[in-house]
Amino acid sequence: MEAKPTESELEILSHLWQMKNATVREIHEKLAETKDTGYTTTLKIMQIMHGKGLLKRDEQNRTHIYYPAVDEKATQKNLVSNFMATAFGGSAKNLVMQALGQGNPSKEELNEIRAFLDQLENK
Amino acid sequence: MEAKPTESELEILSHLWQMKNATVREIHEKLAETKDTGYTTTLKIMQIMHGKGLLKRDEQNRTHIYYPAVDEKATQKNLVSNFMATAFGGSAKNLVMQALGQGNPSKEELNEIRAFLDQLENK
DNA sequence: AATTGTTTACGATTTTTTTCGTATGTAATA
DNA sequence: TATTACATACGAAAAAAATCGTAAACAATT
Repeated sequence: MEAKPTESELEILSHLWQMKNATVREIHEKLAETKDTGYTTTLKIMQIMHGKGLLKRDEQNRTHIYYPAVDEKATQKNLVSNFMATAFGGSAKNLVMQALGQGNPSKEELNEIRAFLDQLENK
Repeated sequence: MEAKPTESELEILSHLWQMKNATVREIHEKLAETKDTGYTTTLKIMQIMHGKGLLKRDEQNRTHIYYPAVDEKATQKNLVSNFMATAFGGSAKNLVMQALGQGNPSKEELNEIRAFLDQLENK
């Protein structure tokens, strides 16, 4: 139940959550857009993640296919909770306002957040 | 301008932002509430932070007094931006909702956030 | 004055994370 | 078939972060 991925692992997880599943090469190519490390480095990290139970994989074919093994929301929840505590002294408000101030949320998203606020209040 | 504190450094910074200034011992006692490491470990980290320019200190007296040397908001901004990108695929909305869901924001805070949302929309 | 306690400095070790090189096997191609 | 390309496995090195032990200086206490 303890899902505490490292920075690099998180990057990979986040791509996998989005892509549902992928090969090492596919992930590596995504990573290559922003960083510059070798293919075996990506491979190694994914193997470690598999060992830790962060990823599952299908070994049927020579080229393995990887899947996230931890739930996106649950993992994010842990991360946010930790992040909020250490970087924002536990204040959700401050974290939220910082995030809103720079993520460029659309009108629709702002409305979704409003709805969420209302819902939070009525409970 | 690159303020990228490590996890431990962040914990210390966050206390210092809150306390304005403190001695190593004072910080160490705060940390002791949640973790269990020796005094010299705290000292060492703070010395490193001073070396990196993350902290300032007054060496007038034998017991040094430390201050944050990086701005709270600016640092948080960097952190959030990085965190949002790696853990939430860049979605402010998702991060915000996760944070709200578990942060227990008070009615007043919720209203502040609403005001902030309105303000965001009108610009 | 001697002992005890607190502080900084600093080197060294340990632990964690990231990175890469090389071996080996399999598939594709010339 | 021989060569080239791509995949995994795995050990090991490098880099980064965290931890601690000890020495030296000074303050406080007995």
